[in-house]
Amino acid sequence: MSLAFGILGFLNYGPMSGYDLVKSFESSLQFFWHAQSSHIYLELKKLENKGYISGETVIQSDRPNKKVFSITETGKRAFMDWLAQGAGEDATQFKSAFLMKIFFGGNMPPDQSAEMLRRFKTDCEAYLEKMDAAPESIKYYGSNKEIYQIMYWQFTVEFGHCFIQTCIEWAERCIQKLETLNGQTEKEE
Amino acid sequence: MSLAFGILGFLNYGPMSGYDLVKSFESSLQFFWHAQSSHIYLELKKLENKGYISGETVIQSDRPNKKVFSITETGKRAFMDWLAQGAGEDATQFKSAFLMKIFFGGNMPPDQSAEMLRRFKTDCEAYLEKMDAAPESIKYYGSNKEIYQIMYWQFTVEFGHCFIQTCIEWAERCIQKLETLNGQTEKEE
DNA sequence: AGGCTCATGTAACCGGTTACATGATTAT
DNA sequence: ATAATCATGTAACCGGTTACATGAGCCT
Repeated sequence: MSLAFGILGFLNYGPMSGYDLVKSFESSLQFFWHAQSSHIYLELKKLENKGYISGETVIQSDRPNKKVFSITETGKRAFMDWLAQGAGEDATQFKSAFLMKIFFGGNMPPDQSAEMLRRFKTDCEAYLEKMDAAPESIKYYGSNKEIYQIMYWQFTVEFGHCFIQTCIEWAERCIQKLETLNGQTEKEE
Repeated sequence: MSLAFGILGFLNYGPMSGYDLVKSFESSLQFFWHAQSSHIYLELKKLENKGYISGETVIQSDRPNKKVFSITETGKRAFMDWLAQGAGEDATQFKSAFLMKIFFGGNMPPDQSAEMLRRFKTDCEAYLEKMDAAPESIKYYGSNKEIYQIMYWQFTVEFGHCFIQTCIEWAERCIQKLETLNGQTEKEE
């Protein structure tokens, strides 16, 4: 459902092709809403059928032809309604198969779970670096946008930052606890 | 996919009925893997067909009859394999429709997005309180488990705590920025 | 009689993923 | 030639949600 509104949100800034949308998702929304290109094209068709967007084929000589979509009045209303609904209860809950593995961590040897946490930590650090490259794309998109528009993008970037930072610190604490525990059992043996 | 392993994980502690599993999910895993009872029963049937678990009907006089499931050797191996695979790349990424709304926050009036963030904050606070009630259930489950088993549960509880705390602090900063911005534009008018 | 907990499902749907398929144009 | 970017899709599948349905036994 949300992908549809993500698309509407981008098209609300201006007309775009499916390819443009794929790129837009990759460079920004991707951090908290990863979208497959196939899914985007599928959703575009659905949105067009609903009358939320309208597509127009643009013939290009230097590149393959493309279909540029624009948001309709109906689409705008649907998007605004979605925004006005506010954050549901689902905002606080998040799913994580990783945490489920940690939850059942007692079933594997401590060094195995510690290794998992170490890998998680390095993944987080890599993710942080990847995210720090994002401000560039935000600048690009933001060049001709209102300041307060950019502010919201920064909010989400900041969220990502804090979240990953929290993950790293938590992982460090867990690893340390596991290591001290491991040291103790080694002494006992 | 993960629900199946969640069930296997619980059954690895000991035999349980579908109803028991529903309750187990509700009191612990629910924080990062919410499961519908209908889905659990569906998954139980699939797991039984796969030979990962085996069910036995238990006739009860004081209550309705139930079907108690036990994990099989094949099931244990599948569960252990899953654990051994470690945390995939997906561990770092998480989806949030809420953050998508924030991302498109520039399309609504600042007081509307501020309101959304305020609501998010109070939801987080309510969530924290709800989570602080969880240690009770963990104690119950943990009474006859190894200490290091309980430690992993605490890891996940701690993660939830940190995560929500980070959310609250982030929301506060966002709200403040929006409020000062609102104050400025009011002065300009 | 009415409400609660215990207990187990079915059916329809849908959002999203995976894998696959195609082809134009540009740059090297 | 061939790799890269631009560009757009289809088909099968699946994990999960929503809504609905049922019924036993206990407590008040």
